[in-house]
Amino acid sequence: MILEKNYDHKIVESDKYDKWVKSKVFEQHDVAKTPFTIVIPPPNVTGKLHIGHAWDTTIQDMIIRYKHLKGFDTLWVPGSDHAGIATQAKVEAKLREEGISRYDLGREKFLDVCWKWKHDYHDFIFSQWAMLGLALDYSKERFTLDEGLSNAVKKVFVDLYNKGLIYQGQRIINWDPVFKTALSNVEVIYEETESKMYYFKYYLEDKSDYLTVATTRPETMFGDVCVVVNPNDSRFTKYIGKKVYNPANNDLLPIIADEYVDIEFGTGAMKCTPAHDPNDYILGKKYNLDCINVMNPDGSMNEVCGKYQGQDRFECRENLVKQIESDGLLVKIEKHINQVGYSERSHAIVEPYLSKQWFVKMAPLAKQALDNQQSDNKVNFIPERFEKIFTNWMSGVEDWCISRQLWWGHRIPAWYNNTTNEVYVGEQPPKDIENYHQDEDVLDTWFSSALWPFSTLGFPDTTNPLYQRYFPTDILVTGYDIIFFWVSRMIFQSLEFTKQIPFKNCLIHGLIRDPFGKKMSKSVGNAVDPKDIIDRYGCDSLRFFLTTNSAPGLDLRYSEEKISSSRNFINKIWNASRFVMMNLGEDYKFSEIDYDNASIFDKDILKKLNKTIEQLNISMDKYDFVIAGSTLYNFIYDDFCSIYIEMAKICLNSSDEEKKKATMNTLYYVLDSILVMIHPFIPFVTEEIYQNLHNSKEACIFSDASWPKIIDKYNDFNEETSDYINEIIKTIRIMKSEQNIAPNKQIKLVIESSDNKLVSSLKDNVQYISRFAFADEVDFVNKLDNKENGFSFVLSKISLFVPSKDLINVEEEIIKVNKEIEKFRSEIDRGEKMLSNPSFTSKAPKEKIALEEEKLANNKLSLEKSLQKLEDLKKM
RNA sequence: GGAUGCUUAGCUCAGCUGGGAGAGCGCCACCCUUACAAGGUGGAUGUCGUGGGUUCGAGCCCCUCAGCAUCCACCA
Repeated sequence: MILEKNYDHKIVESDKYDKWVKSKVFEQHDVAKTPFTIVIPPPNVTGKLHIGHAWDTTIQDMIIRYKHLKGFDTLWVPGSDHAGIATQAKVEAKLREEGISRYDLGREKFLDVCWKWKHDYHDFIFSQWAMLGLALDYSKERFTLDEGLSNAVKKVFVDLYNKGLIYQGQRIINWDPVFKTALSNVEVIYEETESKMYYFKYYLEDKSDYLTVATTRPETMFGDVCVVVNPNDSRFTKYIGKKVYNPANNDLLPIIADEYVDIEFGTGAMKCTPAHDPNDYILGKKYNLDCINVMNPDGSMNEVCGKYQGQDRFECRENLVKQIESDGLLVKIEKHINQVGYSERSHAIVEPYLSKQWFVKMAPLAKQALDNQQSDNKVNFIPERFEKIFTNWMSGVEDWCISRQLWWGHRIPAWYNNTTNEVYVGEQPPKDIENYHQDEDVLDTWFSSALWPFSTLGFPDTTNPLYQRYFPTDILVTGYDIIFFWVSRMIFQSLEFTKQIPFKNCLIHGLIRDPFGKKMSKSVGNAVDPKDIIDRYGCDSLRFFLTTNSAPGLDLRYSEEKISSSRNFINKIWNASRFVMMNLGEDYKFSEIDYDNASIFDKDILKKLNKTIEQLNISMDKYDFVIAGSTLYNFIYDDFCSIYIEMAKICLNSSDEEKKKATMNTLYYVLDSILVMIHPFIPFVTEEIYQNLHNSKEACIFSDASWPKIIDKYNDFNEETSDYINEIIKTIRIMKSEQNIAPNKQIKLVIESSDNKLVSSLKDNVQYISRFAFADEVDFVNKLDNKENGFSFVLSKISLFVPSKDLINVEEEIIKVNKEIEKFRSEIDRGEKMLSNPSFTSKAPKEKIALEEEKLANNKLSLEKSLQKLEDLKKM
């Protein structure tokens, strides 16, 4: 079949994915093969996939397709994440537009709305996976809130509780006053913020003197329980044990001493608010101080704040400072730059807040994960440096706050006795359920995500065949921004519950940035929608751009030019394929290449194909797609299109049927190999070409093809003739370009050489020279005496001479030749120096020495010839 | 305060275990050569951030400094 003249991605990409899914090619599993598993990082069911998802999933798709073609039984598990806070926030926002709050609906009905939302978005996500061509096994699709995964969550929670690794406690946690829920440490983003430092006078009980105390959060003063100074601070020794008035409410606060206080910082005297600061809380515990909570869950001030009750914390701050100022107790206000914590989701300033929450005790789990990284069973991070990021974080990790005051999520499997308030924790509700009420909270979304690699494969049923065959998974692919949230938690949960690592490799990529290097984000409005790009350039172009334009682990800058050049490359493949098919004809059937009848260029491309396969195997196995991509690019563009296809035209026009057939088979064979090798990068267009090449609309690379193999025989080709021919053609082209001679103007060419073998071989292949150098007359001589009236060139073992009546500018030529001579001399000088250096000859590898010796010999030969050429020119 | 990454052609970036620097885009010249003008042929452009060290040999390894970026931890 002949391809259309123009590559049209819309046509090519329109019908493929449906077919793949309907024929279930991604769902077929051959148990005779070695399994290879990936679980997709489940996207949130909150919105559309962005270009970062496209990058992440394309990498995985490439790996799956590559491994499949290599003969593995690949499984890629799809799924999505309920994304507790994120989804609930969106659903609540939508309800708010209708003037409804979640409390109006009640828990049950609110969850119904969430489920409906989930179904709508799931379809949307599916359509985007389709657009990207992902080889997912939909029969294994999972959702973090589905029954099986919920069972896994319960099982893990209860087990950890029974082992004492989950506990409930009053602690200072990060509170999001907008979503009114606790957050874990990693859900807080610290940003440098300009705020104010307020200095207040705290008068002694007898009003004889005062201390100046500084704070950035005056509103928390209603919760102050003492003032702390360092016992070694001579300025304050006399005050220790005395009492001062709190300027906010006139309460008397004791002055205590603790070495925690930094003498150098602020005034050296610190107010202590155990209910609103984690460090103060520790002090509070140490000295058995009261914890006075001054805020409501929404960030407004509570009843302990007197007239400020009901005011927002920031409104209160302002008003309180005014009051203190009018009381004459304000010393000064200074600008202060500090790191302020914001909620990752609501972007509200997080309030350190004392509350009762559920926690995972991290120390034993972290130790297990860290110890494991010291063993042979460690998770292999790619690039390696990310292992350090992981272990650094893990070794300092604090207990994980896992309860969230939300409705959308896994409800905590804990019940309280209605009368005794005693806690019951179990996978099933207590039998006398009427005497109990369940904990209102749900679990952190990441608690269920942490189980994803094994919960999707059947855990907690470890006899599940899926789990038995496909776990541990082979590789996890994700961005570095999610190492703490997800990667680390999967590792320690997996080690604890399956006694195995969740994935053998962890491939980390960067983030996508806009053309100016800024992070892409919806709020800034610089985000690029993958759908737009796919509409304009096609999925294949996007995929090729995404996978071949950044070094491992580094960020990728979005560049439309590069997407466009990817498309041009695909167009090149399209047209080369079109050429091949046009020349094979309708009735062509591939048969083994008759190597004895193959031309030097057939043999040359087959050898280069071997080399390409070899290099590609190495880079693909290392997941180094940039190198793999450029290896393919160079082979396809330069070796196959620019050289081989051009040269093949000679044999295709040959009257020697055997030769012609050998070339046709080579063209077919190399193109077929190319399609398979580059299929993981650009699955759609390769499928289209493959179907045409194989004359079957049913042909499918994923299920029918296998990765090309290196054929040793092809490596035996070791002739220099093809190189010389290429060099001759190039030399003549340069000459014509420099002399302003039209490229297609026919010339006469004399080839001079005393190497009879080479000459004879060049004579056999003279058609290539005639055609591509546009030399309608080519003579071979052993020695040419008269090189006047023409251009001569030196190519080590041979010289070229082009007679020309319109004489060249002799002076210019002499300058050129002198430059050449200069170059050869310096090269010879370099080579001789190197080779006469005993340190080099004794230490350098043999191959390197041989290479240098060969270079030197060639340079000497060329120098000799150039000198001769100079003599000839001087005679003119 | 701790850590990591980056600095290579006008721009955006590759450069795999050290063996005389590459791509895409852009730029210049010529060309509709029967797959491709989304093309072909040829060309110009780099003291590989600074300073030192190791080595026969450094863009690559070690140290110093500078600039940029990111992460972690933080003092009221």
